[in-house]
Amino acid sequence: MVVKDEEDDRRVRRRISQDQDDSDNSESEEEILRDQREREELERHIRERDAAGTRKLAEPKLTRKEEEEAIRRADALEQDDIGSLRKVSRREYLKKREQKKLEELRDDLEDEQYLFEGVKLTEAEERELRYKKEIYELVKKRSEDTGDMDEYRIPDAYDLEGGVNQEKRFSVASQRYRDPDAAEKMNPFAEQEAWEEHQIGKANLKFGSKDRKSRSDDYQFVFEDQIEFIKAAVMDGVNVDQEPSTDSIEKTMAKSAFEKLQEDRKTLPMYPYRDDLLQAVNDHQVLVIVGETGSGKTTQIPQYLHEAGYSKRGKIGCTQPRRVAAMSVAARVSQEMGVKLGHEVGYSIRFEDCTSEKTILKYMTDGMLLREFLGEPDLASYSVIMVDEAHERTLSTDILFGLVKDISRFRPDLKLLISSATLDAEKFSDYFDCAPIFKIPGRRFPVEIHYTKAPEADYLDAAVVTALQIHVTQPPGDGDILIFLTGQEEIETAEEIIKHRIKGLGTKIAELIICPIYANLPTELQAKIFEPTPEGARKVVLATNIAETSLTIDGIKYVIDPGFSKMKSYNPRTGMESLLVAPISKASANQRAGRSGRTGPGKCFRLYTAYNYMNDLEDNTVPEIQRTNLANVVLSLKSLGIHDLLNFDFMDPPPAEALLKALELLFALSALNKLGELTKAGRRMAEFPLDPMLSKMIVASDKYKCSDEIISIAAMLSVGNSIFYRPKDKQVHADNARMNFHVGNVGDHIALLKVYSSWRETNFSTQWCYENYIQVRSMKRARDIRDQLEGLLERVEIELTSNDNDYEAIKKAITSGFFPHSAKLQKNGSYRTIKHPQTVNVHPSSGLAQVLPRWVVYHELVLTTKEYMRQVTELKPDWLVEIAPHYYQLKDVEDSSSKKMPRGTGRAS
DNA sequence: GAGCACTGC
Repeated sequence: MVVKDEEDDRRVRRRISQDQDDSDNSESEEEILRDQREREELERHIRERDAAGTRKLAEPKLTRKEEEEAIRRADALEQDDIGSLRKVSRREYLKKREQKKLEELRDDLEDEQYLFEGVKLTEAEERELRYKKEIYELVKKRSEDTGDMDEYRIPDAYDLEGGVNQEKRFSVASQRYRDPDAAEKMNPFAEQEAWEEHQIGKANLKFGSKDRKSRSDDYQFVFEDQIEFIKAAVMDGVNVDQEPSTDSIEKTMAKSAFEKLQEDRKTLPMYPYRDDLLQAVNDHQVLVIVGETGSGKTTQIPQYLHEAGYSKRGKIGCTQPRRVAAMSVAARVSQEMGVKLGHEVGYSIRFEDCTSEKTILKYMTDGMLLREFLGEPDLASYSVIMVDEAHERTLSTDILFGLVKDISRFRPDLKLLISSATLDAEKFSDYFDCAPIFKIPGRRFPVEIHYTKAPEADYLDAAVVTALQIHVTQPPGDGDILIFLTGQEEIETAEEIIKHRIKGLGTKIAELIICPIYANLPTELQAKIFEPTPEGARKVVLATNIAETSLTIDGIKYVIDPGFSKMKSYNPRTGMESLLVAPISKASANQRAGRSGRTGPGKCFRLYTAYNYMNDLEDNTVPEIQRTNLANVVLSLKSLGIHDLLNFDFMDPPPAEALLKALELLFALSALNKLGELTKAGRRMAEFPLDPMLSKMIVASDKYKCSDEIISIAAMLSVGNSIFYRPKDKQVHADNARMNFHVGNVGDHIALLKVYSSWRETNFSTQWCYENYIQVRSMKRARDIRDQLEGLLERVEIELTSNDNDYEAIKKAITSGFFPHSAKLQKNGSYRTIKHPQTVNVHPSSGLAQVLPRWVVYHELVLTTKEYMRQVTELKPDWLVEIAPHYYQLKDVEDSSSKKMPRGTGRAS
């Protein structure tokens, strides 16, 4: 057992049962059977859980009285539910669901009635329509009946009872921000009506402002195919005139910077609700906070709680999904509080812990809090945890939900705030045992939404045409354009098309600056988008999803949204991840639209119809936890002492198959024993912030005396696929540079090691990276990760040993982690995976793509045009039996044909 | 001979 700290370890063990002996590579048939029994047991659990789930739903947790009170409140609040408390009962939730169902039916029906209007129907069609009408009437009647049971309707009196400052509330309510979702709830047919209106030609709004018509006429010949849009909705702005007024500037000039900051705090939309919020936190352990961007919730709420004395009992922690957010918010709050960053207010992110003994307000990334759980399973040093941006549903937030919900049961003094930006809050509330919802208004400018009249077949071309339409018809300098595209390739193509088209226009139009932006773009080229637009010119930003949440660009007035993005999905059966272009969700479409209304009123052009938006887009993006490989999640949870994963309280449980696949893998890596308990090796692996296979590779490197090389490889692999830079115009050079590292067909893993060591030899030279078409940013990241891993080696008592010429030892260590990823060459040049047979190919970017060894081990599978193995290294088949005798039998690795395979031939044509 | 959205530990 590795003991890093006796005291610490005992505490961890309170919730973690005694380790069992390592299963130690000796799986017999009996164990396989047991494994199978275990799996059957797990499957039975799922069935039982599902059954239990429905039972649970049928029994409301509230008493009758509480429920009535809740419904009464909810009704009263429908008038105005901002800044007040709302208890959502399960029953109300179900009622809403029914209402929604009813609306769907009505939609459907109206749709058909409209489509068939004036058309002679066949008998069958008529019958169908009649049938649908009957169903609709039935459901409607049922819902009305139950509605009558709720006899309470006390709309006005409640506010007075609540003792809320009416004047304050009214002023905000009168100009409150109406979320698109909210607007939809109020009038679920708004979009549909717009669509219908357009169909009958009532609202035929051509793009372009009327007063500039003559000007746009001049250029009309340029575009053969103009795209017509209809204006269908407006996302209202709110509080836009609440900016600090100019008359106070003189006053504030005289004050110190600190006092000015205090003044600013009071102008935030959040401020009027300070006392209500504190009261609510006092009364309830868990609170769901709904606040739009710009309300100041992230910076203010932790300060309010500190001022109210919660920090006396322990730290106030606030999690963010992104590193920069955690840093910048902490910096802002430390200014507002007039303390030095890192003292009372600090942040904690990977590679950077800017906190001290004194820290009471701690901002951190959600993954960091997850790591803290490992050392402090009850979060004893915290009095408040605020999970911010919960609606983003990152993998880490989803796991945090389960964990904080769990500890809140035996730590009644721990306050929990879940903050989200959407009206999806009811789901959060429902999950946290009907926690009250607290709403705070935001501050945003209105955004006009335009839809196309008809679906666009070629959205890339449509996006370019729209952008040029905007550019020539609107005065330059009134705002920049942002186009959302799916990836690097598409962005490059769009750039070419735009350049080509504006070339034909010469000097007739104002200058158009094209700014591509995606995560893999070298930093120095990224900086271009933040430069202010010169006078008389206009920027058009071509961005991936990165512009949706991760970075904000000032001055954007027009957003063009084709409605697609790339999404990762995971197939638990084959263990294959793929990146597919898929339609975005409504939530994401609204997020994109909102990007145009940050500095002034904006416009959003959606390259799909209102009808598409309504009927074809999902409400929310599928949470990451349901479409990813869970091996790492399972290992973390196991090391937190959570054994019963299938019954773990996930907000949206991942597919059971994915959990089983993860358990299976961890068992194969001997991180778990046959009882599903964490082994010593598993405990060590959990210390590393890496995929379990990489962790296993490191743990195994101890045996092969090459931990120094292995952590370099692990670091390089975990920065991902952004190491080699390959611009479109210099592909040949880039490829040549890359092949230099593959001399001797050493395989991709060793090539990565060579890249890292060469860079280290040049004393981490940036120049060297440019010469070799390598991304400096990725290399620096690899260095950071490597440093962290080196520190962790000590913690799990693995000696740092170097063995840099013994490639066989290094390859064996790699195989120890990646033996489940082995494949054998077929006659036709493709490969077949050994354990779960499946046809795969060497990725053409691999150094071994021309060589094709008979046996390989690969880092990952990706599905693009074919199933490709990325990062491939040659392997000797007997290693598999030597290293993983519990996984491979001799018969698996025996050559079925004794004939020599021709090398380098027969690649798939 | 092919293309890799975005985070995070």
